[in-house]
Amino acid sequence: MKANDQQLQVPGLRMTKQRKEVYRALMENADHPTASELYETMQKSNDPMSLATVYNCLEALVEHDAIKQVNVDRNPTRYCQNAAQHGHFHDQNTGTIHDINFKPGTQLTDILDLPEGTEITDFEITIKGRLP
Amino acid sequence: MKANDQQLQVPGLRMTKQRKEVYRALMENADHPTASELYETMQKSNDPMSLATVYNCLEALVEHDAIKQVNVDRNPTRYCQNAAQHGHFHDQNTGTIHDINFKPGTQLTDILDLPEGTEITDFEITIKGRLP
DNA sequence: AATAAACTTAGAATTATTCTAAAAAAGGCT
DNA sequence: AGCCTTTTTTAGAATAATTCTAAGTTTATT
Repeated sequence: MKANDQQLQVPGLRMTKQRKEVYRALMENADHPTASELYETMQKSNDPMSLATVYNCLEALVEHDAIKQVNVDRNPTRYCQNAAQHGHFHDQNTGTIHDINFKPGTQLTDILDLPEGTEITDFEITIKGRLP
Repeated sequence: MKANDQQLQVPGLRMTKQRKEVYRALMENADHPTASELYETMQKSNDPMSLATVYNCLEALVEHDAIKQVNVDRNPTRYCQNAAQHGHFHDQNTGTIHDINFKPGTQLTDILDLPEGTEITDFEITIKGRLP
């Protein structure tokens, strides 16, 4: 294992060469790339891989909670290096997507009227708007 | 205008026969149907319409804030008769989608850390989980 | 009624994603 | 190391929701 591969580990997931490459590429690209954009990045690297593999790797990483998917409307799925709980802001001026964090100590159930005891396994919050 | 068409009006939108039909069908179907499901419903009615028209009508209705779109992952877009601000709960036991209301007096910015003065034009909240 | 604008339509086109089946790689075992 | 099993990668085909196109129809306007 290479020295700087230590941060590229994901518990419970075998880190193949391709998965590491995809993971690293996403970690180096904060602007929520699509699978195709990551595929383009891979093509420019030393060992290009197929688009199917990019999809497979991303799926495995999402499945193991190492990264997140971002779906805005019907646009191609984007991928997010931030595995922590957060939402997304789609800036309609620039078309870019930013992470939005929760205010400290707050949670979804503070504002949403869910039945007592509901088990939340996942959520997605996307806000469209314009920054001041 | 037929007597019971009064509630099928949408400000600023010309209500053609097809748009009314689609709107009515959605109002009578609370479980967030897809465009294809609505198309199936239309086929069984007196005056069937094309799938393209179902899409066109839904788009016009969404555009005029009469209905809402619901996107869960990459699944086919579903449509929601509830035009008010709300979120969606995707029950992983049943596969069904329910509306979730905000707790009275609360709003997104209570929990999300958005820059002061951000203008929110739209949002989508989807929660996956299991009911107790 | 004539003209222009908006809407509907069938079918083709698009495209992100998934599937398939075969080859390659990785891990375990002796 | 060599053999066997499982997992992963791959190229290309297949899928399917949605959008587009261009022609026909309806509605509004003059």
